Amino acid sequence: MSAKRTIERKSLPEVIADDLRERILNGDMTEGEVIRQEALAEEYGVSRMPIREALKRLDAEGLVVLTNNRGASVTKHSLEEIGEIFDLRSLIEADLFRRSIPLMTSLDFMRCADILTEMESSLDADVIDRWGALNYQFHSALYARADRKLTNELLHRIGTQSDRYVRMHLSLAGQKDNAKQEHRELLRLAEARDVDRACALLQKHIDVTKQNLLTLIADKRAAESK
Amino acid sequence: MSAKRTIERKSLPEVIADDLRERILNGDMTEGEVIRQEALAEEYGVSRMPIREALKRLDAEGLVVLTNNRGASVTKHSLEEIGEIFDLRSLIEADLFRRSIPLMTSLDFMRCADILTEMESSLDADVIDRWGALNYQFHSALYARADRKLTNELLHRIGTQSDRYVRMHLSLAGQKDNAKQEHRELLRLAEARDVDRACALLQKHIDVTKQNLLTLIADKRAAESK
DNA sequence: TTTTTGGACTTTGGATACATTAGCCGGAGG
DNA sequence: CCTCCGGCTAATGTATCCAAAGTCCAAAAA
Repeated sequence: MSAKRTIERKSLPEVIADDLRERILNGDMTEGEVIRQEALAEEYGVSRMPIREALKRLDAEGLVVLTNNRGASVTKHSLEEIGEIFDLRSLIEADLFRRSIPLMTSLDFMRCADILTEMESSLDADVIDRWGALNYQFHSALYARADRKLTNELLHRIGTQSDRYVRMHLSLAGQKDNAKQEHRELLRLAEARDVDRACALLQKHIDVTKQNLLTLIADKRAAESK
Repeated sequence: MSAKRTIERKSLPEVIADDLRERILNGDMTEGEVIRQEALAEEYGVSRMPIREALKRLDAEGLVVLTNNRGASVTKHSLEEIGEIFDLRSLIEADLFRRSIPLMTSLDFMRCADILTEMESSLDADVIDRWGALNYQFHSALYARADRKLTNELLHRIGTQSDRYVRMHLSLAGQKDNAKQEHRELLRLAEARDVDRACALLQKHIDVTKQNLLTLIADKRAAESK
């Protein structure tokens, strides 16, 4: 056995939490929707206990909120809170980027470029799921050299939150080409070791996304409440 | 009933988690110590299930780590990770402070001053627990006007982590007088609306704490491994 | 004497059954 | 007719029990 062959090392609650997370991120479960443990238990063909554990996990991640004797519901963020999520991303990502840039090697830059290339092709093909994963990979690659385990975990959690809203409107956004150019420019600035400009652009990049999304979500919510 | 009188509104796992958290923060449970569910269950006089839930909570908070079929143990951070925790605090607190200062009112400043006064007296009396709580209150009061719910929650979680290490060495630190003066100065700069200097001082304040603690913890660990 | 394997014991994970609590609906009283 | 109290119901929270996984030790073989 050359490779590790880690066969199904995940526990039941973990698997269920992963599946539920995907369902929430994809929008299969809408904001504010109440979750009935029993229903889910039957759906997955397990008892309520793994479900509870899975929900607890998602609660810790902030994807569902878990009230005392009233069960769980999918979290619904206010517009202010959504804005906050993106501001946090901006703050943390810029910090990571700043620490990472001076330590990046030409190998890192190549890796980033490869991801970008693949992103662009998957963008043309309109494969959004793939694009999202690659986008995450690209940003991770940019911050890899900062070598900050805890900060990256934190960012991952916040990123999961923001993904919910990014995915909701990714198809509509129409800022794809814009993002493409910005990503290339980001990489170029990093390669030039222009830390300040690179971070500024990164923050602008996130802020623009935030503004676009906030408008879209505000419209959507206004329409929903008739 | 004029006041709220929320009697025992907490669920069992919540109470247990709170108690365990305190025990970990106080150092009653040492780093890396394995936790046996059954033992705790008997200790609290409940079944293992609420314990499991409590542990899961603490796992989400990062105070214990929960391996698949091997149970829980108190998390032990590397020196690098401890440094990271303080850097994160610095980053986030400065951001909150920056947003908060322009919005603070004279009432806020008075409230902060009151807390400081109480802190100083409890410091003289060497009541560390009280001092810790007040210290948290003071910082919270400084950031209150930023009105950032999610960010504050995040900071609270990170603060819980850093508290573990701050408490470990609070009695030894000997930088109490230093902290006292810095806190006053922090408040003065905020009142003068000198955002940049205030944030710079705040970051320096946190960074100094970090450096002191890292040295102390490094020494302690070196001594422990004989 | 050392290493490896098998089995017993310990500990956690999951299911079922029971207690508890909140939310709701109906009836009685003002 | 409205309000408030009380019981009913459905959902969560807790306990006990059983199964599975992991660890440790001892015995046997090299």
